[in-house]
Amino acid sequence: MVPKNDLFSKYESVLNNCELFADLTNSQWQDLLSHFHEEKWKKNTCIINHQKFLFHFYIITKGRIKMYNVDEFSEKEHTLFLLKEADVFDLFCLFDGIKHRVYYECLDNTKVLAIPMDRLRNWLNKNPHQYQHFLTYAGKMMRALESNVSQLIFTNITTRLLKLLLENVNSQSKKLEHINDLPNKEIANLIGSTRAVVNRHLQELKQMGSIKMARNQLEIKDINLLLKELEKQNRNHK
Amino acid sequence: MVPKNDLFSKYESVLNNCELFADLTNSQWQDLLSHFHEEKWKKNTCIINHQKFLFHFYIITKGRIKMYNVDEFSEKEHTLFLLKEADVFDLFCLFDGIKHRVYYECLDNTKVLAIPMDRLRNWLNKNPHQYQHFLTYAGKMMRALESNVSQLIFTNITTRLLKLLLENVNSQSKKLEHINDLPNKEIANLIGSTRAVVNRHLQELKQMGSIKMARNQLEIKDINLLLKELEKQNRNHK
DNA sequence: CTATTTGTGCTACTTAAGTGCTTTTTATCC
DNA sequence: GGATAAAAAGCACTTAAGTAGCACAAATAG
Repeated sequence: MVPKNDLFSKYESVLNNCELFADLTNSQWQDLLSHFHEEKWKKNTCIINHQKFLFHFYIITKGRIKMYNVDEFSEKEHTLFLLKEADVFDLFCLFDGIKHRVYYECLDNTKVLAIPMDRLRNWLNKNPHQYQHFLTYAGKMMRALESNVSQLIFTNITTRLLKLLLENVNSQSKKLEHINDLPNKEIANLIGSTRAVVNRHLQELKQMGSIKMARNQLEIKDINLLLKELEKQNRNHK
Repeated sequence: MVPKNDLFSKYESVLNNCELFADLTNSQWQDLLSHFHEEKWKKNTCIINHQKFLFHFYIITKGRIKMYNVDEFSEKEHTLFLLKEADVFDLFCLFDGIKHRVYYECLDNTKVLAIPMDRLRNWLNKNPHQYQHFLTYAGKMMRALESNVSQLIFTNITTRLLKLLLENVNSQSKKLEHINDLPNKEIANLIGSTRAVVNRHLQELKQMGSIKMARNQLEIKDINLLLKELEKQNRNHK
C-alpha cells in the first residue's frame, strides 16, 4: 500500500487533468489528498443505492464508470455520463446534499480516490477561493446537459450517433476511443435508442465505408465520410 | 422613480421567494440591492445576442420570460425554462462567464432587477458564505435538466404533456397556472413537439372531459382523470 | 470440450409522431 | 359592422423509430 501522502506523486499526471481542481499548487494538493483514500473496483461492479455512496466523493484515476438512469416503468437504461480518468462524481450530491437517484457501473477495472462528502465541504469552506472553480464546473455541466436536451429534441438517431462517434475520435491518433469496445447496446444507451436501431444505422455507415465493426469493436475508417454524412443529415432536417 | 435603497421594501415579498438568495438578512438584501437597478420590458420583447445581456444578471419581479433555443438547421424552437417572478437569469453565464447562446422573450409586460455580472461576482467574493447557496441552486438546476433528459428519452408526448399540465396546477386553487393562456404552439415548444401533435393529444383529453380549451385558454376540469390517464400511459409503456 | 451466454445481422411488422393543407372559429382593428 | 389576421381543428399521408423474432458467431464458464 502506498502511504497516503504519496497519492499526489502517484497520480500527479491524472490529477493535473482534473478540471474541478484546476490551479491547485502541489502543497494544496498534498493537503487535500490527505483526506482521501484509494479504492479499487473490479470490472462490472455495480453500485446501486449503496448508502456509502451518498457520503463519498470520488476522483477516477483509472478505468471507465458509466453513470446511468433506469426508467421505473419500462426498465430501459440511459447512460447520462461515461466517466473516465480525471472525472469526478457525484457533483449533484456534493452540491445540494440530496440523494441522487442514479446508478453506476464499472466498465473496466477501476481505481478511484475517495473522500467523505462532508470533509470535502469542510475543505471548500476553508478554501473559499476554490468555490469559484466549482461554480465554473457546474456551469460547464449545465451546458452539457442543456446541449443534450437540445440534441434529443432537434436531431434524429443518425445525427446523434454520428456526433457520438465524432466526439470520441482522438484528435491526434484519429482513432475512436472510450466507446470503441462497447457493444451496440451500450452505444444505444448513450444516445437514448435501442440496440436494433443503432445496429441498423451502423450497418449503413459500414456499407459506405466510413467505419469498420466487429464484436465489441468499432473503428473509424474515414472520418471525412462521417463529417459529410453529418452535414447531409443537417441539411435534410432543414 | 423609486430610490434605489427602497427596492427591497418594494419587492420584499418577491425577493423572499428567491431561492438563490435564501437566508439573506434584510440588511444584506439592502447591501446587495444597492448594486441593482430596475428595468421594465414590454410584452413580446425579444432579447437576442444583445451584448448587454451577457454582462447583466436579472431577477424577475413581474411577468414571464421564456428562455429558449433555436435549432440552426430546422429553425425549430424549444423552450428550456419558463421563468417567472422570483426566478433569475442567466446562471450559466454567471457561473462560467462564457456567452450563453440562448434566446429570451417576454410573454408578459415584465419587470426585472438588473446588476452587472462582475458586481455580483464581487459581492459573492466578499460574502463567500453565499457560495454555498449558489452551489445548492446549481445542483437543483442540474437535476432539473437531468430529469428533462430522462423524460425525453423514456416517455412519449402524451406523458410529457400530462406531466406538464399536472406540474402547473396550483396546489391550493387546483387551477392551471403559468401555461394556461399559451397557444398550442408554445405548449408544444415546452415539451419538444409540434403544434399539430399537441393539439391532437389535447383533443383526446378534452373528449374524455379532463380539460376545457378555448383560444389561448386551457383549463383543468378533472385532475383525477388526468392522473388516471398518466398512470395508464406509464403502464402501457411498460 | 461442450454448454451457455452474449453480441451481431437481418427481416418483417407496428406505431407514434411529424408534415402539409384546408376549414372553421375567434379576436381585433379600422 | 365587416375585413383581416391569428389560432385552433381536422384529415390524409409519410416516415423514422421501435418491436419481435431468429439465425449465427464469438466468447466464456464449467
